[in-house]
Amino acid sequence: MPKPSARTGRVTIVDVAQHAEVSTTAVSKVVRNAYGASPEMQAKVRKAIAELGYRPHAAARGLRGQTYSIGVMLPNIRNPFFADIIDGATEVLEDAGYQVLMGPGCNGEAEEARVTETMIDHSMDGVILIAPVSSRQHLEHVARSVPTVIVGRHGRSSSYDSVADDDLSGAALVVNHLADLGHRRIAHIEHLETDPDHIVEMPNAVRADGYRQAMRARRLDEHIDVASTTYTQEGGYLGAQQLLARLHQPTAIFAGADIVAMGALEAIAEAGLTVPGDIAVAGYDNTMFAGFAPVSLTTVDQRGRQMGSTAARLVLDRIAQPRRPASHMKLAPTLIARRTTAVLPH
Amino acid sequence: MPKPSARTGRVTIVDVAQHAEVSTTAVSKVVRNAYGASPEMQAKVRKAIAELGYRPHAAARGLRGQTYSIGVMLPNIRNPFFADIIDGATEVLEDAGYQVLMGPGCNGEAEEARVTETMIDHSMDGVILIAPVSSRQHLEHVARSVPTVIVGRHGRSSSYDSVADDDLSGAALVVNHLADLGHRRIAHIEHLETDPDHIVEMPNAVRADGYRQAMRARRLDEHIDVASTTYTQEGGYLGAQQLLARLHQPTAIFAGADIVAMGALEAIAEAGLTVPGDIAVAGYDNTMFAGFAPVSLTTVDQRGRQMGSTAARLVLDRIAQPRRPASHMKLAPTLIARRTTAVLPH
DNA sequence: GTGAAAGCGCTAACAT
DNA sequence: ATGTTAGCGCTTTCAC
Repeated sequence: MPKPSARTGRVTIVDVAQHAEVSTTAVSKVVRNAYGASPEMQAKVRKAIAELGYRPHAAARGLRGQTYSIGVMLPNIRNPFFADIIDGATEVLEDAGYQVLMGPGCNGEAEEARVTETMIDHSMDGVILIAPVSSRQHLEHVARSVPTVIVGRHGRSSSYDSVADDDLSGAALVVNHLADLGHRRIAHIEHLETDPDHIVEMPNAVRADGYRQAMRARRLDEHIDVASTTYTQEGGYLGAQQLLARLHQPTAIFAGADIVAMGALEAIAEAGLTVPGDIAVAGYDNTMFAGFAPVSLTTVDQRGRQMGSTAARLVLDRIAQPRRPASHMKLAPTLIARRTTAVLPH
Repeated sequence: MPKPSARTGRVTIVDVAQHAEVSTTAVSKVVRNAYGASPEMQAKVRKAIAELGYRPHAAARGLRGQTYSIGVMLPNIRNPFFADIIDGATEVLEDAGYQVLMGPGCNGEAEEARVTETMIDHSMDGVILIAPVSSRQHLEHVARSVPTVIVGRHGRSSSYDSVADDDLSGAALVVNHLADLGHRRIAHIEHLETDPDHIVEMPNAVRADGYRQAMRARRLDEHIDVASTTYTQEGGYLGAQQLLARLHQPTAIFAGADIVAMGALEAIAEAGLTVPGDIAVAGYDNTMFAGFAPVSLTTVDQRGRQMGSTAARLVLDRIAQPRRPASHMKLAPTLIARRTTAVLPH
């Protein structure tokens, strides 16, 4: 007959200890698989835990030791690419016995700061920050309080680990694909970046750079043509409008993200042009909707799942060895060719 | 010169108290805006807090009082409709001084249980569960431990509040829209449901029911035609294949969710039919991609933002008054007519 | 290998 | 209005 502590109704370590007729220390050790508990002890305690339905209270744990939970921050719930990262990370973390909690989508440094602080306040054992826009300074501040992994950003720091897509190669994949199809006037829609840190570190900036490099490598220097807007549907719409108004209209548009490509397709349709007959379009991210039949968008796959699982392993690693040197992973993307860049049967 | 407590490096309430030369109780009261602190006291304490950069430790708070944080569980990060709910909820909660943490997307009762337990273990002051599939029993168990609001499910319970879309009307909006366009053979793709609780409570079941009722109301009883699959892209694909193989092919398909409609469009394209010329298609949820130019899917908008903000207000309400009677809100959906059901210029 | 006791940061109950 | 104290549930010394 379970007799949980009166106040909250929650079964505590004390209840388990009494039920199993051992000390609370013993219970704590068994729960944590710590050294110093004989097999009989383990059996007794586990039996009591099962009978009472005991669960460790994460908040209480956080006051002394670990909470066995990891916080994941993501910039935008709407981008399904991030969901892949989450899936990959969650799988590894839960298998390792960690709980996962996510911050609500946030855009802007202020919101990111709030979310990271929330995670620290909840005594998370580690945090995974996906595509953060905060300053390096803030990221390093976070990394000083808690093991931190940054996903999808190129800056390297000795205080945190990172996992990023090789956006430079990814952009080249697109340019080469389009050039191989015979396109020469290949334009790009980029997310305008002014912050000097971001120009070096953010994926969008690296993609734009990769576009330029690849164009030059294909001797298409003179056809380099970039519209600077934002990585949003509207940004794609406006960017494509700009490009279509050029004296020499491009025959292909490389949008820096799938969502940008969706806006571009809208502008192209409004202009009465067909895809890929009049103009080819490619995106980046291989988001879910890129594969939908009416969309069928050529894009670049970043292996989000793998990015997530890698990030999870890195954060667990660093929890185990807080002072090991930082490691920075770069994952190779692949091209997914679909109808928006197909050679049309004429 | 701040002198944070040695061990963790974190500024604690004790540091603030010493710096301001008051008791820790005083600091606690000021932080919580509790009764019993003179204006001068408040000023002194706030000054010290600002100077030291103090932040309350949520985990420690959880051991005694409130953590000022709310957990939000959502079934699937990929469905952008849920993002609207989150936005609505987060805005209200953060304005009220609450932190928001979300569980990672989960499908299935086991994962939902894990997420809800995690939230309880972290001493969340309340939880918002979006479209849970767990048994009533589990939901009531959760509601017994923590103030709970269920979003997007029709069952009413005295132990938790709820906010739901009026799926019955939503389905009728679609059927009437299609019937008004002249369609008679309007078929439906539903998510097969066998659990008796779910048949009454889940939105998909209510939509299927609404479809049948609306068809009867329009005297189209004999044209009622349902394919039972799942609410996934693949389910839509298979469902549409079934429907297209009928002796009397439908002229319109009402898919129970936008993602289902995407699968249906794929099957229709493969069959060499055009939309809306040969067959009209409508979805439900007004997800982001429904509005994309190449998709342009007619659908039903559930006012996700409003659902979220309502849920947030309900949970705050219940935290303030734990024993007030449960309230159950139902929000009216609206039809968004787009190209997939348009009357074609012939 | 085992347990007693201190204490993490905070709040509630109880003085004053 | 203010301060003192006990204790939330757990982990971590440090005895034995």
